[in-house]
Amino acid sequence: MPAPAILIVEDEPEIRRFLRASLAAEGYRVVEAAGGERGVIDAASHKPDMAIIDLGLPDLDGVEVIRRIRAWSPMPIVVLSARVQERAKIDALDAGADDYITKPFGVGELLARVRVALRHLARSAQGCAVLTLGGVRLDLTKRHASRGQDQIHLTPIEFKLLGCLARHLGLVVTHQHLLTEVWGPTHSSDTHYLRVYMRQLREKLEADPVRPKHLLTEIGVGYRLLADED
Amino acid sequence: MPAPAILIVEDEPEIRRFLRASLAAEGYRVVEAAGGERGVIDAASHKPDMAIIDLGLPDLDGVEVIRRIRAWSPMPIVVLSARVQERAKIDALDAGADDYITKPFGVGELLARVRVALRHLARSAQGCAVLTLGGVRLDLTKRHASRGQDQIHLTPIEFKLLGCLARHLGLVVTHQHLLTEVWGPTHSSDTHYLRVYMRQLREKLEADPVRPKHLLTEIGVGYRLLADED
DNA sequence: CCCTTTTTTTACGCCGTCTTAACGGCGGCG
DNA sequence: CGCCGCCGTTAAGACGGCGTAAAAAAAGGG
Repeated sequence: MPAPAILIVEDEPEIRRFLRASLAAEGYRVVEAAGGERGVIDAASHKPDMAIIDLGLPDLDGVEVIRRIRAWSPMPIVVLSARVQERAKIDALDAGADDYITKPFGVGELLARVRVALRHLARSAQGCAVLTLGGVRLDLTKRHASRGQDQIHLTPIEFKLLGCLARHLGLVVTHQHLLTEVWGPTHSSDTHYLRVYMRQLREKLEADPVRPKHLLTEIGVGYRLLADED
Repeated sequence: MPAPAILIVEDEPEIRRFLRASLAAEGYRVVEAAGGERGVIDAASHKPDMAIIDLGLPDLDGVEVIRRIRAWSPMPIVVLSARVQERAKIDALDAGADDYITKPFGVGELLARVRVALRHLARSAQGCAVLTLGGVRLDLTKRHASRGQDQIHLTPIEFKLLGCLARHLGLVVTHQHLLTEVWGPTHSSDTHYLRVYMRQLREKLEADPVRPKHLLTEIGVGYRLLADED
């Protein structure tokens, strides 16, 4: 799973840029659509992992956009809207939206609700979290790794590390981020833990542990996980 | 499926009655808990389909309630709160809540968000009742196990454990999940129970109990049940 | 009330995992 | 050239989780 792709359907350029910047800063890939018609098309063509949709669109009602996407896709949909009336919220949610945020909103809350949406996605699409590294098949949800028939045993910490890297596939994950995620904030500077475990993971996953092709070092910053291309 | 059961965790009796009435009017079954501790216990004992939790509880922080439930159950959790600060929302959502509604709220919106939560739930239900492990045939609904002609006797707790593992066939089930499901949330750290019963189950089900092929240990995490392939 | 089955409790030894420390290579920089 | 920071590599010891057995307590059934 590469970095999740999020579709933004929003007509006001200013808010669109703001959303794009906020999401991109978190490492998400972003697709933008300025109108409702465009949004439905982009949802179909780009196949994003989820969508953030403004209700107040000029060309096509937001609820209609939701219906058209829901007709063929169960992707998480978060609605943004200036309308605070209860009727609007109910209509949008019953049309198939998964969340409804009223403007003005905080970036932190938006990002938190995006994380919730992606969490739902991850659980409904079990097995979508399998990726291949060289000859190695890796299924994070099933906690299962194998090279052909032989299965590879990974310890709890090894799984946590791989999971953290896989959630930001292709992106650099800092030492501190990995350490706080796995060992807690108290060990956020014990980088030697990482050196030991990265070595072990390479031994188990890489064809040539000395010249890793998937578990890469970013000197002075952190590590990065690269999967095979299709 | 019968009418969905919803757990309400709310300390103020007035709001609690109001929620109960609103939900009951829609045909939902309702379970009430006046405090956080009580809420965690009722979540485990009544096994509701989802929970509505107030953050401002006197005895236990709402976020802590969420964490304890999330430790073993993926049930949808909707948070109600008077706190409008963004920090509170982010903390609750990241702790595992699926939605966050600020007071005062409209009944219509609450019900709409409940429908969203139940919609999510509906998409993650599965379970085949009869499965085979090696030479052993296992029927969870009939509570019946047999190896060829000889039938194998299993005790109530052994069935509960197997059922819990079978519902997540192929996936890891954590110690905590198994313990809260079978013994309740008060014994969520008595992992020695599991060791004893897994041993017994292996003795009864596995061809070679010392080298189990179906009832597998995930060290430091939990256990996993593997059925035969077709 | 007694016997059987089931559950809970306790104890112990083994083995995998984590932690910790030490050493060597590589590259940058003064 | 020598120092220093960062990383990889290895190995050994500490620690905790796990399996195993068996006895004590509780529950169930006649």
